[in-house]
Amino acid sequence: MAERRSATIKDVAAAAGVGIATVSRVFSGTGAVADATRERVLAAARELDYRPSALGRGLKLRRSGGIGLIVPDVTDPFCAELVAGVLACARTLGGHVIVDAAHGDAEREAEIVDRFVEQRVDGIIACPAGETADWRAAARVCSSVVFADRVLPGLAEIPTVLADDAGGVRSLAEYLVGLGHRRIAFLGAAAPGGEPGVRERAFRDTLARLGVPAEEDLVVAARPARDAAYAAAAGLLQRRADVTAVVAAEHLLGEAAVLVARELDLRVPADVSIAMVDDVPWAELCDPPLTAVARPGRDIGYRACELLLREPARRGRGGPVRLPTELVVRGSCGALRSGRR
Amino acid sequence: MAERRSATIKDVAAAAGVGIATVSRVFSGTGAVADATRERVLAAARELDYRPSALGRGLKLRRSGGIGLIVPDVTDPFCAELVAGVLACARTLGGHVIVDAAHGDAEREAEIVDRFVEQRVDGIIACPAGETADWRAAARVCSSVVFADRVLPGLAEIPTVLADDAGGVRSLAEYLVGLGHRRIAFLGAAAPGGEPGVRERAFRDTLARLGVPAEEDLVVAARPARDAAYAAAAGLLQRRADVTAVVAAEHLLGEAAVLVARELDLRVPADVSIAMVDDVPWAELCDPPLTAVARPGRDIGYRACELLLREPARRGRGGPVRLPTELVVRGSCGALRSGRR
DNA sequence: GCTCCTTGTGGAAACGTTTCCTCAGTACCC
DNA sequence: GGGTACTGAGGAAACGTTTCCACAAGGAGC
Repeated sequence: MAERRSATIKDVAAAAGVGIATVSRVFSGTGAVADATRERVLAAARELDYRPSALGRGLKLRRSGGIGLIVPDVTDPFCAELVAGVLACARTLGGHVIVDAAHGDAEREAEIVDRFVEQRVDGIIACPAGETADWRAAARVCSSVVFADRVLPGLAEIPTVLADDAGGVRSLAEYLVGLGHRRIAFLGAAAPGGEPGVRERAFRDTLARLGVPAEEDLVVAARPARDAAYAAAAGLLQRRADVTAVVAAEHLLGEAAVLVARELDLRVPADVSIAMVDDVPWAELCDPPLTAVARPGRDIGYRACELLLREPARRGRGGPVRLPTELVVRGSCGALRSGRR
Repeated sequence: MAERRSATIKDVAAAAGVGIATVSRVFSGTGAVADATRERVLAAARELDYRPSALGRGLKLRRSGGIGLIVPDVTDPFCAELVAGVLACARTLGGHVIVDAAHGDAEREAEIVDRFVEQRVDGIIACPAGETADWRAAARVCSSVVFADRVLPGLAEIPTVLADDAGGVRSLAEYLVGLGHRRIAFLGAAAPGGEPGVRERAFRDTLARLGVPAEEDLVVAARPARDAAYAAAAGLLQRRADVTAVVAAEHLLGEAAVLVARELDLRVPADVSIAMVDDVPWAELCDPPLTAVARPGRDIGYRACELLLREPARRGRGGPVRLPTELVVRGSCGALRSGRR
């Protein structure tokens, strides 16, 4: 059979009795083609089961029509939302998405960027792990780059879409102080993830502004891993049995806080109030349901993709795009009754 | 500057004073090149910041070196695990992964498959939503197809990697019966997801085998959506206040069962035991922690990718690959004390 | 009836690789 | 010393598109 290799534009042209230029025009939608001719071409194409090759087109156009997406971990609920947002936007704009996970490893991230550049992606969206990758070169050479959810100190010129983490933590702190809490602990992330220290800084600032004395002892940092988070939470709650509320800077830390509280037989919120950043699905399933700050992962992804593909002009002007967070109050934080504990 | 467009193999050849064939050999690792020449080429390439174009290579080789992955929803924890598995395997094998979500829509899935074929992916991994897409053609024309987590009735010849769902449900049912439960409800999925009805069938079979009378009334099906799941669970638990245990066929249904039980002030497990398929993260955070059947999402993805890229010969022989599940016993199921409720 | 557009079409040159030949040079073996 | 084999290297032909250019046909305007 001639079906061995798939049909090319040449086969279609021959079958339809036209030139390949005409077939190309029919499929790429450019230029004028007489209706009768178009029909003939389409019929021939259908007959031969012709699929235009993105490789051929890509070579000629010097771009693949796809975008590269780098997240720390696709199984993280927030990242997954972000990916979903990118997919949704790419879909409406007709591009495909190559996804890879860097797992916080800047080295690995650099490799992924290299690969994307080789693939001649139209652009890269990344939650950057570090500055190992040559972001500037990537942005210059063959594609543009948009950062999502994280900034890199030295790369302010790269357009960025963020959640308003500071605002989220602020609302959390205000909420807890409003409930009467004074000894509020902060479980923060040690790694240079997020705007470096932005959540911790927002926490300290808010407390200071509200006249709550800061205790260095109540702010602890943990590597973003389950065991480290658990250790940090356990250490904190055992060392300072007098804390009445805990703010977790991300869901792993929130999880750790919940588990540790359970382990220590602390009732939530009677003995200790717990709240966290990132409104992951289990926050609602928890008992009591966990108060959390919802960060718009999907919107961040969508917006980043839009920025990349649709608005190359407006990119990066006026600093990072900052999307609002929302405090979702559930049952894990209670008013402080005096004399407890 | 000549830096306008990125350097090509020709530029490198000229700069190194060799032919393009030699440069190609250096970068593709094929053929013999004298060490001195290789060094010269690499130096020139570094100088020019040359990146081989995957488009050029792809065109020549007629394959892109990437694989396409279609999941129902990247934000679903199980799917996310599966994606992570595929990424991990693709990484070791040096391929990239184009991901898209079909959201259970066979039409949309067919579009995605079309796009993948245009991209000339080396293969497609899909959790198929339906038979709209021309899987056979996709498998034939330019790439191979592997199904993951789901089978399609009419397409037994497509290699498939599944979790042993039947075994999982069986162990769940046996466990509950072993605890003394007799009126066990089954919350199943109505959509044609999964091996059609395989979980429900396993449930019925196991009960029958253990001599527990089946009550038609206790087996309900819900569309895989939060509201439908909740409605089904609520309907069931209100209608039949005498059920002592609920098996949820997937995590959305488990979530619904937990929430409904909480709403109805049923204590878990004192009043009703709950267990589900899919050991999602919140199962452990729930109070009490939920007993669940862990399905190896990551392994399924990894294995599917391996099957696709590494073992084209062994593919599809001997029926679907079936990976074992594991019953994770936590605190949500209790022994039946006679005379309750 | 001539020019001047407009519309539809085809030829051919890229685009950046890989790879099949070909070929020069050198080493080796009788 | 002549043949043989081998190594290293280059030329050139694909691979499947897009698009520039040329060109033919036909209608409008003078």
